[in-house]
Amino acid sequence: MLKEVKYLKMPRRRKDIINGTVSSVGRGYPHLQNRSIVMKEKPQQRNAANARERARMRVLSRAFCRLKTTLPWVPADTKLSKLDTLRLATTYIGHLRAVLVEGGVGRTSPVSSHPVVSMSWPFMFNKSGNELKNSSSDSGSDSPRSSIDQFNLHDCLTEEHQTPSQRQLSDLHSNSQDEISLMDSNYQIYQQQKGINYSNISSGLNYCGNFAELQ
DNA sequence: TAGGCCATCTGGTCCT
DNA sequence: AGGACCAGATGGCCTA
Repeated sequence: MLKEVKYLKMPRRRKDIINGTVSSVGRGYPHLQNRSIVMKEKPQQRNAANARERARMRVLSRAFCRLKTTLPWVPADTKLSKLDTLRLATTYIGHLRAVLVEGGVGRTSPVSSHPVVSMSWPFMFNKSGNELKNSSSDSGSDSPRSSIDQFNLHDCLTEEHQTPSQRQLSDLHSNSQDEISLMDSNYQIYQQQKGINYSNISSGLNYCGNFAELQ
């Protein structure tokens, strides 16, 4: 999130309009380098189109941001690229589908349904600290750049990597609770630890109704 | 310093 | 005609 704020404040390339022409130097028009072009559009029209494009891309970025915060287990200030967000959302959907089709953890464990890959669902815990991590608590300097740096649930459920709260979750897991309930419980513990209130799995499933808000 | 990620600008294309 | 959408290109920032 901090990164996104920085980007908003970051100075971007400015338009070089000299005597009604546009310098193409430094922009994406190598075929127009070292010469000026006469604008087909009036500057006012071009500026308006640019503004619309910026607004459109902001909507797209907000949609990515909302998608990221909709994913349970992903703190809102986690640094995820757009590509990572799409990958996580995709694997999360696949995970939910597997849970629905196969009927919960009693018949399909996270281990079997989720091969240990760097960008798989669920993921949550940071490898370095072996504990639940919120990048807002580390001043943003040492937060993982992306989920690539993080464990998935399978990693978390192995004894050697467990914090007390994770062992508690492991107990829940061994009791063959429904997987969604397990993850909800895990997430509630995380919320209690951090004093925050992110959406849980169940509410995450409601994100479809939020697309209208993206505008 | 290289590579990744992002915002921005721009012209082309499609749609209303 | 005007707006939405898209892809290519570029520079800035950040991290390993």
